[in-house]
Amino acid sequence: MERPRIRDYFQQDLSQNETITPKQRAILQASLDLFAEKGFDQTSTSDIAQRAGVAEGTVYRRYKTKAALRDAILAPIAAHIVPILASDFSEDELRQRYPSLQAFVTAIFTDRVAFAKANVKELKVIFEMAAFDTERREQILSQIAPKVVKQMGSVINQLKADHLIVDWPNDLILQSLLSQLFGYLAQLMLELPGTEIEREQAYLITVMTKILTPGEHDQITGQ
Amino acid sequence: MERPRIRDYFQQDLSQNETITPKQRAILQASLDLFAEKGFDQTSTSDIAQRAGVAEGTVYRRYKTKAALRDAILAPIAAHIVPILASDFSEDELRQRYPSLQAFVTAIFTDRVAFAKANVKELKVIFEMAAFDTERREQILSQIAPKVVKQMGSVINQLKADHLIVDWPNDLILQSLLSQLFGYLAQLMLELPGTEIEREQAYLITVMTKILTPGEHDQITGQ
DNA sequence: TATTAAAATGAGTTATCACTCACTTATTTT
DNA sequence: AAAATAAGTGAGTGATAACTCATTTTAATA
Repeated sequence: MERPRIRDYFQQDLSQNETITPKQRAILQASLDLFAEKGFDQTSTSDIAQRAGVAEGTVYRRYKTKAALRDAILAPIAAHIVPILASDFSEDELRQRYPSLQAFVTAIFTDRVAFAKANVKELKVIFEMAAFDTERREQILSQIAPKVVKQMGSVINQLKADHLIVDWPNDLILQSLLSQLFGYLAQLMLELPGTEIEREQAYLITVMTKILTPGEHDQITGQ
Repeated sequence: MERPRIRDYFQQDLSQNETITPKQRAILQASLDLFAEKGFDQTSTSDIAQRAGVAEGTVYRRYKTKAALRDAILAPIAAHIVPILASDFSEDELRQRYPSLQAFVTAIFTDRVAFAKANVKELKVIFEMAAFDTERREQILSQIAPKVVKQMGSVINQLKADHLIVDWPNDLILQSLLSQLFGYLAQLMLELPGTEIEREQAYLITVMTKILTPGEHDQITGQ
């Protein structure tokens, strides 16, 4: 069975959004670009109007506030990020699709990296919000985190049963995987100089596989 | 060895040029706290004055603009974070101090984590700036990155010569180490729920050691 | 204690920005 | 084509925030 490509989800969303006028789309695009370039607070609604080539009043036609405009941009991401992060793996499929640890890691991450690459700007806006909006951060996390832990947990447990993965607590495994993933994403978002993204990506899979491969020195140090 | 706090540095810095008054110190402290709590843009100068227990005019007595106030906080961070991140390891000490990979990882790591813990607020302010001020980000990076690459590189090369570390390009090794480090720091800064910091820390060293331990499957996949 | 200089004050100024609304232009319906 | 509805406009408004300055308070010095 073919899993739908992640990047397709999002493309759909922007275009299928009912009868959205060209000017309204221009406003969304300009907002996203500016929020990602300068940050939400540093972007004025007149900036947006100017970049989109519309009058300032037009910005407020569909979105009552500037915050509502930001949320309209984030909504499709929030809606899709959950199924993407916590893709549902049926127990049956596991053995067939992920006979080796490397196959598992590769499958998981090509998906997520593709999604991230297609939505770099949106992710920047999300991270900016998450950094200082404590309430919403906790709200979003409380929705996403349990699902990720549960879904990924079941895969990890399966691999553990087959002794294909290191025997560490699942939350610790997830943390190190996510650290590597976010480290890679940071490079994308910050456009750090001197990075060859393709090379990094291949490396990422190697490192993650290595982290997860069971071995002899896997006891956690410290008391 | 005790790691100093950045706060001490900037108080030092200030007391060098003339005596700093208690109120001016209160303003700096309040600014730092508020910038870390709410972000720079979301903090008004009247907020700062109120928190510091002074009149708003007093804020502008020493610092001509709000941006200058932020820079007065960032300057000592930028000035002192370099030698700390890129602590100089003398070639002689290397073999004695880091006879094993784990000794290296542990040393590097406890050092920097302790530093980070003592300066969480300052780090938050720096990261906010780094996120959207492209110019200054590149400026700071161009100063720090080469030093880190050079200093850490010499240690890594030493370990490579002794076959104590995996034979990957140094920049890729650093990337995975920094990813793990920053993943851990994110937990500190964002106060993510359900994390037992001590446990994470012990785990981190284990993971990093595992990543870096040379093995058989260390070829980087993909072309 | 008297004099002088620096520090602090807070009411006031200016500028910006999010947002509104009476009106015009475009599109759809009859 | 006329009427009705929706989309778009831009000058205008109130609020807020950065910043100023004439005056007062505190500290230093003679």
